[in-house]
Amino acid sequence: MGPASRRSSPRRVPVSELDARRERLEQLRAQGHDPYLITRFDRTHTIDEVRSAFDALVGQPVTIAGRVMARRGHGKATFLDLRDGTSAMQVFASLDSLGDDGYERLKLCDVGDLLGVEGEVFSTSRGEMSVRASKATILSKSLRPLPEKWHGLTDVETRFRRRYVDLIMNPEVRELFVQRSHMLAAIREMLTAREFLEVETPMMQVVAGGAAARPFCTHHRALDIELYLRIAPELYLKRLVIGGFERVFEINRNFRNEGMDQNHNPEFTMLELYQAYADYEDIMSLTEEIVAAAAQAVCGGLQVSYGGQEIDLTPPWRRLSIPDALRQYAAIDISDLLDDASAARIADERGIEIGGPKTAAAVLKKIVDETVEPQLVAPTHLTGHPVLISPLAKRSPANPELTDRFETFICGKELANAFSELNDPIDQRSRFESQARDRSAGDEEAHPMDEDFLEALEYGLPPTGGLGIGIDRLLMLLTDTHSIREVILFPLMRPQE
RNA sequence: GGGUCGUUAGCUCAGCCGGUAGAGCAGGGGACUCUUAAUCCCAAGGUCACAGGUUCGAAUCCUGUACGACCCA
Repeated sequence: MGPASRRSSPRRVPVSELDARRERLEQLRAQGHDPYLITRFDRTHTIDEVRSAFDALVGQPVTIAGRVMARRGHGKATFLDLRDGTSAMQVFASLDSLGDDGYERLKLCDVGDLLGVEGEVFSTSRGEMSVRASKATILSKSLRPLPEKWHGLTDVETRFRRRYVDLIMNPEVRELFVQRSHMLAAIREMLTAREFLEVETPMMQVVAGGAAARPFCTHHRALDIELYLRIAPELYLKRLVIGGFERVFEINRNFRNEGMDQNHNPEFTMLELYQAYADYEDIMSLTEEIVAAAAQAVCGGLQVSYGGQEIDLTPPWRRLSIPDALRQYAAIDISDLLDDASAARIADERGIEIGGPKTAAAVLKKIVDETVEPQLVAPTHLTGHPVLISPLAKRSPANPELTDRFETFICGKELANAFSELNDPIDQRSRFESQARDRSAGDEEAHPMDEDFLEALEYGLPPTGGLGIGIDRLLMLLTDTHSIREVILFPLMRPQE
């Protein structure tokens, strides 16, 4: 490989440093110590185990392994900082402790290499917990240098594009994803304890329904059909309730072909659950308990701080109906927003711009979006959504223009969406037809007709309550994180070049 | 979609009113057996995101493009 071809490689590293590391790899190989031939390594302790039992282990031999994060050479002695998945520990290696060959070989160890160390636990004269290496084995070579030890990796773009480096260099990033896992485990445990069954439903769907969003399209060769990546699992989960699974949930990815910002990634994780014989008020309590369980797992309590605001998640949460909210925050009477003509008039009066056609549904959504939602800082269930904007929700017995639905807002962000499920197949058909009209009027997010789902409904869906919670946003709330990309391991990035 | 800002060594950053590229860390050579941002000496490392333009001369000024961040819709 000549200089010209190196220059054209996508990530340019000075020839000297790459070469230096490759050269040391070659030396290891020449000496019969090819790190890439090693298949396993027996540790006696994780580093955290050594640290927490330190006093008892002093003078005892241990074997640990991890990534070399720093190296301080002193001629015939060398200090290394070794970090494994649990913690970090100083390793002291000297000519005396390793012998001539061993110490020579350690000189081939670069910062970033994976190293296995056998030795006695001891404390340095300055009191640093350490292991005096009697044997050190390079378990894998790092051919690329790690970012600088003091400032680390801070460039946001590089952090997301090379998340592995981010995870190596930034322990708090690592901790965030540990918390994510703990949160999901707590939610699963809680739902399983309540007899919910975890299921998986299609990611690739012929009709992308269950939400108002544009889907991603793909094509199946063998069947020669267009398929959509799902925007929601809702309609399949309801089929399962029809099939007799009375409590089901799914935690999985949804895909929405929309813009990206601090609250939206094209793929995101959603919890959806359905409980037969329950209504939206039962689901409201369940929502509070799920969020409380998640908060316990992540924060150890129900008081969280988000962007400097103190939030109390202790149930029960405030309820607010959309008609009341419109009156209170926008001075609008809901009855003026229930037909297209008067809704369009109000939109014009107030200078509210709508992307698509000015349907009553679009205007109402926009006004609630802009004037009501940002006000909802303390946990609030917003109720009383009009049928117009809730094509899958059951009508309120008290007012058939409204639905038994709620959306939960915390810190002005939508966290949950739930309702008593519409199980009247005749009403569902007319709702789909109405949506289809919006669709042909240009609303690309309107719900598509789904004959297969209607047929399923005709077999009889029990009265059922359903819920969706955005998992990424929940984690953001609980960890005071303000970009969804921070809580997704590999957020979508535009490819370089 | 609109606006603002950013892009200089592997990483973190300087670079003034336009005069031809700097530091620290990492890497290379040397010294050093208790350091922990180890220290000391020496040498090396650059398509200044990309493409145009203005100019005797551009990292610097202008235009466009790419990528990213933030704000707005």
